[in-house]
Amino acid sequence: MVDRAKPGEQTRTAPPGPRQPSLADVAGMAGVSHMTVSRVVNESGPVRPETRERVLVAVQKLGYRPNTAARALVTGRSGTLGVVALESNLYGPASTLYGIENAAREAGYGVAICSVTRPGRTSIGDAVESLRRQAVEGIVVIAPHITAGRALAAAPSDIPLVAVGGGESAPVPVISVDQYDGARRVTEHLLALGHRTVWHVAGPEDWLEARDRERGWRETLEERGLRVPAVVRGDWSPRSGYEAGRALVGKRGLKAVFSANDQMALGVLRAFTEAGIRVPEDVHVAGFDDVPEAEYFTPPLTTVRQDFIEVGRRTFGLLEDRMAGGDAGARRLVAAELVVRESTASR
Amino acid sequence: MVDRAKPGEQTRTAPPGPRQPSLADVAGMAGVSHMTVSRVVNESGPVRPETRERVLVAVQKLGYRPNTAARALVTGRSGTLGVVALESNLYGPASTLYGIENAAREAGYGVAICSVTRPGRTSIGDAVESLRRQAVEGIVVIAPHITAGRALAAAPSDIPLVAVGGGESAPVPVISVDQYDGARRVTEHLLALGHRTVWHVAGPEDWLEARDRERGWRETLEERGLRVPAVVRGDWSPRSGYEAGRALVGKRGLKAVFSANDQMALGVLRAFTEAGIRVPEDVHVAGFDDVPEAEYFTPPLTTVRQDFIEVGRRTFGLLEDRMAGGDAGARRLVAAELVVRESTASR
DNA sequence: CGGAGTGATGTTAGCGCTAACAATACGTCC
DNA sequence: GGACGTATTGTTAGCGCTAACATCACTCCG
Repeated sequence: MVDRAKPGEQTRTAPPGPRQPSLADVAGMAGVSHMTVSRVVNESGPVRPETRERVLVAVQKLGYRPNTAARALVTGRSGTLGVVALESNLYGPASTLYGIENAAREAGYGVAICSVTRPGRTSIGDAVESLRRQAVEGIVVIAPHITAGRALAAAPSDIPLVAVGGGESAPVPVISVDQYDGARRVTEHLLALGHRTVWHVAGPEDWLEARDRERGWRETLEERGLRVPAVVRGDWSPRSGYEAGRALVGKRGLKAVFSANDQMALGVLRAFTEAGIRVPEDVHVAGFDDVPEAEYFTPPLTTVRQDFIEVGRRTFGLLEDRMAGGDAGARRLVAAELVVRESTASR
Repeated sequence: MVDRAKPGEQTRTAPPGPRQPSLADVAGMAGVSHMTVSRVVNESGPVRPETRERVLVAVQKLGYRPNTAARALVTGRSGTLGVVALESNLYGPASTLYGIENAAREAGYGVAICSVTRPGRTSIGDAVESLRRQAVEGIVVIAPHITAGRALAAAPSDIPLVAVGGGESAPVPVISVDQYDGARRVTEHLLALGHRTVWHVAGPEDWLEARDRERGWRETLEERGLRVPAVVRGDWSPRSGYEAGRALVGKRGLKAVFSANDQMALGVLRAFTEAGIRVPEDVHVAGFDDVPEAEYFTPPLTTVRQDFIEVGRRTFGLLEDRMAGGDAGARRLVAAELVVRESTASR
């Protein structure tokens, strides 16, 4: 579909007003040609110091601001990146967005966002299209959902695009925290406390991160020849964690629980408290994400910390590579860090 | 300062490649003039149905996408709004951002963001300037901080700008949730449970929302001629709430606590638990925000819900008004809703 | 001392699009 | 039947900027 030029819809009675000063205006005031001004402004090409000074004074006096549209038109570069963000307050995605924005701004790029309520092939496709209409030079898809991977398979190949948090199978370069390794570490930590096995409250099956975390947990158990209990599945929300917790209450040999995120762990803690199960005395519980609240849960939660600023930085770096024509190819993993707190205090 | 055209910094070896199709290309294929294509694409001006059809086929076949830079250059409108966001995972600001983005996208606008690590006069000024360089048509400042108000006083007047969550004193139109009223409702709710007074864990003094909430609490007590205990001040974080909770433990007549946000309430709950104070049996606790986790705290937290989607919608509406030259002027308040849960269950 | 550099500046030609006006073909109306 | 409105299409002129080339005035060196 093609843009219908919707904004404003002609409703606006354009106040003609004195338009923004242009290169020509500055040039006039400084008594030079517009090209000289352009050279000063862009630091491209030699300009005599005193000329430069005169130009800068005029720029200042007029409050000149380069017209990005004109510049973009002639250079073919908009200086803007697009980010497809999942509309959620989930700690990870939101933090990642800021990480990317920071890195981009430092490099002089602007960032346009387009949020997606529910991840899905079409919604992500629409978001990408919407960003393209804004003439972004490259796109980052924060795509922790499995359908995102499918959407990316159909992604246009004529614009640099990278994903963050996507699965390995994604047909585009991906940066993500090493979920698998993080899950292994928590599981190993719990096992090291002497338990026969670890129960798992998994995230939604269609989230790649949920899969990776589950796989890390499962394989750690399997390698040791331990029993792998059936997972209880939630949807990341505290509520679902609460329900999972209730489902776990009374399971035979319930000694250690690894929840795929901190919010669900909170629900689990709540369910256990209601059932009279004490943490860490009776059962050990660990989460994943290290949300700021985790340290203040009852009890403080053992979890896995992810460095989203680093993720953002690397994601931007990767996109920059691609925009420059390079192809870094491989999946890049950012290490996860185990944070041990009272919820897994040894007894 | 003037843009230095940083992006890419000439590093890129521009692959000349076949450039995007233009109006002229479509016109050529459809056998009409470029203006006719423009009319079809923008639905401006009459076009014979069969001509339109031919044009649309060509558009489709060529994958034509209007060049926004060219359009912006000639119309003087970029179709983009800017949002200055506080780089934090605080529930409110993050939710507001999505609310605005949604409303803007529905109206056909793109959204550029610029995050600010610490609110301050210069940082917000820089962010605004950075957005202006991206040629946004209007700016929303998510400015819950008091310095934001000051920064806005110095804001340029030649671009439509509105704030969300700012104080009444801000020199620009402001949309915000009625913090004052919300705080009154919680306080009244706590008093209705039969307490002589309510203690308050306040937010940072330099946050406008913290002030409004504190004022709502204070005036409710004063009006009833009740004792107004000294506030314990936190910084929104669970940690500070925890410390506030420890400071409250042992206060004489401690029966009801109103925390200025849910995260601090979590810390308070934690401190009380450690001190053997039971909630709600011994003390009633309420928060503010209704973060998704609040329902699963131990115990579930009574709090105040804010409709951020509505805030976003109204904020965008207000900005749209201003961009159209209208001036709605007055401060617009969005109502807050009391959500009663177990942490204030009557005994 | 003249031609080749080099530094500093100017001139020209678009980038792709829309606003404004021009041109043409029809009917309609008196 | 000719003036006139309306529907449809085309032509022209930039928007503000940068790339590419042109123009000078010097300096340098054989």
